[in-house]
Amino acid sequence: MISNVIDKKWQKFWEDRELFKAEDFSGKPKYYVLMMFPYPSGSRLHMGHCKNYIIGDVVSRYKKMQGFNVLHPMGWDAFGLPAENAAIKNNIHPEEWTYKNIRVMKEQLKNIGICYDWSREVATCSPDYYKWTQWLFLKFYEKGLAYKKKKEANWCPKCLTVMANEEVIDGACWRCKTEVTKKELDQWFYKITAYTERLLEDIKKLKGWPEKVKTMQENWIGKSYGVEVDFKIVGPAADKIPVYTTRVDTIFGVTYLVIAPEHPLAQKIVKGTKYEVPLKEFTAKLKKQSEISRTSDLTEKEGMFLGAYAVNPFNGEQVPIYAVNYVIMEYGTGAVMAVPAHDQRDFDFAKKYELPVKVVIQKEGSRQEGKDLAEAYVAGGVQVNSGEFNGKKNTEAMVLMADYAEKNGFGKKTIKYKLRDWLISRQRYWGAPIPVIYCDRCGIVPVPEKDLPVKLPFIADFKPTGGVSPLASVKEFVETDCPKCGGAGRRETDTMNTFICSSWYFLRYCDPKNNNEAFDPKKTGYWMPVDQYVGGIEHAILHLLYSRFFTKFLFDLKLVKFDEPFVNLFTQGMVLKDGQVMSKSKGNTVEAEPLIEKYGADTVRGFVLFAAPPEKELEWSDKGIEGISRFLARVERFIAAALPLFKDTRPVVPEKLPKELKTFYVNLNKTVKKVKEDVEKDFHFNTAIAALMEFVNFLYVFAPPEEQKSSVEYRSLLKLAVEDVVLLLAPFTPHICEELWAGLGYKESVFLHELPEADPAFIIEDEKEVPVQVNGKLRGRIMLSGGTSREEALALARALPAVTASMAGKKEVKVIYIQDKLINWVVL
RNA sequence: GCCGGGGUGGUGAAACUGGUAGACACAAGGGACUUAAAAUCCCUCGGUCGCAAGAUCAUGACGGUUCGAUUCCGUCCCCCGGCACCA
Repeated sequence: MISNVIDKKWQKFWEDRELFKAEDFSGKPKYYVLMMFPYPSGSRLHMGHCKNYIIGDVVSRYKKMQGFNVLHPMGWDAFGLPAENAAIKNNIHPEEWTYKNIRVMKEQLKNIGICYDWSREVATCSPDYYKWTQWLFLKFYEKGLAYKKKKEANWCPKCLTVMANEEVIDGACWRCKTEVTKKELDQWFYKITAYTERLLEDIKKLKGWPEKVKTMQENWIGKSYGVEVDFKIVGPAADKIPVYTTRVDTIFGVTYLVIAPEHPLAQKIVKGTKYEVPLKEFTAKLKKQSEISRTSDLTEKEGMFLGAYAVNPFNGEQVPIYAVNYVIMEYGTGAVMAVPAHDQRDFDFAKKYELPVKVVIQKEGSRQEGKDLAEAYVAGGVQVNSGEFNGKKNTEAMVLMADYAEKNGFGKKTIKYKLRDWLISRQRYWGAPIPVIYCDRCGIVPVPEKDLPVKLPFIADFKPTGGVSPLASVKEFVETDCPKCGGAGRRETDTMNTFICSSWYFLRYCDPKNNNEAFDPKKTGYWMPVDQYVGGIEHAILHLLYSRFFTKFLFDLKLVKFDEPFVNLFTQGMVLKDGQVMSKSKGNTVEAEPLIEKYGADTVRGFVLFAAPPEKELEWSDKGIEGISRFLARVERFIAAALPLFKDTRPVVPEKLPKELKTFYVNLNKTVKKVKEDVEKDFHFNTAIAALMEFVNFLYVFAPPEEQKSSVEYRSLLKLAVEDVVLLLAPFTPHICEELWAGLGYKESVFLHELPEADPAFIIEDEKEVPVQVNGKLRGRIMLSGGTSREEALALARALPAVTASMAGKKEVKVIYIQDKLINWVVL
């Protein structure tokens, strides 16, 4: 029965009945379960993909059986570079390529029996969809949250486009792993930094998110508290160099100042001096270095004296100014006070360039000199060499010194973040055009709403050139009228980062066909927020941060009533093969289809779920798939054999069951409870399935006393047990369970039936096996029934030969008696 | 370096708030059924000693707390993930 015939039969049944269609505004409680939608890459679905969708499918079916109105949609993150690259390679248009892939992937998803509401399918590359992506751009623009700026940006030489900071992983392109370089271009940005504090603060609201993801977002936002202090440059110009520090308590230990070589003040200081040319050379040299080597702490620290000094406002000391490779322009003020005694980087640099090391914080009770230090002392302690702050704890001094700087007008308390604005322009073809027109007279003019969508022209040559979007060469696209003055205008030719498209798709699912607005707030009000989001940890920052940003923006526009999109987040572990993530490019994929063909969809599903808890990474191996296959066959055989007994049964009355059958009933109840707990508490499908296996094993072994064999009580109980097994198993292995359910005489889908409830009155067994220990060592076990008193139990336990033996001649010190759990004698 | 997560049989893994370590499976070995095979069913299956009953050791290492520790505490080793010249 594991053939594809069963699979196809029920897949068609579900589709014909529209069984998994979500109903807007149904009276039932809603449940929105969402998978991160895939990029339709065209590769056959491999086990890595499948695990994700199977998890979501189990949740969705389970919730349906709990009586929820479930929304479980699917769509396609369909814009993006690979479409172009593959299209170029295979000489086929990206659009054709993408839609072809969508068809293939959809078919495969159906083949493993994933139950989506396909009527809500969206593809981000469809004009019906990206019209609203563009509309959202206009909203951002209206609110001043979309702006254009010339900036040196991360450039991937392979993808031939710029990218956001979030897309650079270890100095390389997150998609193709090519080392990222810099390129100065005029770019569009979304002002995510306007939401920094809320994005950080609201992490607290994300109770259902893994700590790990929250920490990653916190780190990415990178809030720090510090003080900005002005150091005056010695000389007639009277320029000030502002520095940012989180350790103002160490400021008396400043022995030099370091500044990014490209800092305008550095340039200014050396102008017309003998240092001008060397600085130019130094800057040029650093420019050639990649971002990785420049910002790696393994890189040797390098710098040059600029021939100038600055005054430490706290003590009036003059310190030399150095341009160094380890200070970057983008963070803080681009200049840093160097305290070699208490900062490892400064310490390394000072050693190399023989600069003084001045201790200002000492560990309590110790007396250290700068020359004694083998490394910087970064911990806390007591202030020394710090003027009026001497003797204070450094934590106290930090506060006092910040106040002191503010009072004297040379500093202010400052909060800094690492998060930067989101660069959204991409110089590629296959994306949503940025809906903007440039006019010589009116400047930047947004495309009026009524003219949306700005359709991506169908062009033959979409090869990237490098720095310019392929759209720039499409005359009919570029040349247009200015919507404001009617004069000649030029369209923006960059397209949007695909992460923009995926930052709101979960809203569109609530109202996918709406032609008048991005979504009806009443519908998003009903469905949102997403109750359970499932996806890979690789989006911990990227997609998840962007989606939160979008949601908060829409909240401010009063278009939605919630300011966090995802209540619960589950990050599933990846499927590895040979220690690496499965991917087509690595050539280490295990395709799902041959396995489905061989074992049937349910076995493949069951195996993936049984192999390990879903959050854990799974090193792929076929070993063990037989186990699930056998188990399902055992279930089928058992039911087939028991079926004749199910005639003329009646509802089970547990109170009236004879002793043996009561044990059976308790066992069933325990199984129901265990399975439901495992699924609901933490998605531990592996132990849920194990519990069902255990129960089925019990069913095979259990034999009632001869006189009960054909009793109506036994037959009714057996039927109840079998039905409960089918119901509990249904979310995991739906096809077989539908077949079995029909075999049991039901005309409707098993998913329209509610899950069994464990009867709390019949969870505890009458008899319990209790371990007996002497000095913590196991000496035997006794069977105790519910009513046994402590005295009786102890007497029984003491009578065990092994217990008597090990206590002989010893003195009893204490006895530990824990009801139903353990008996332990402490003897000397 | 810092912050997470982890280290349990030949393998994937279980073990609730400290209470019988290894559930459930896979693989392996033995047996039954069969002309044979497949399928199915039964038995064994962490190490050592023992014919056995049993004893004893065992959850990365070493200590500690406890009647009792995979679980709590300390020190250390290893693996995975994230962050990192961020001032």
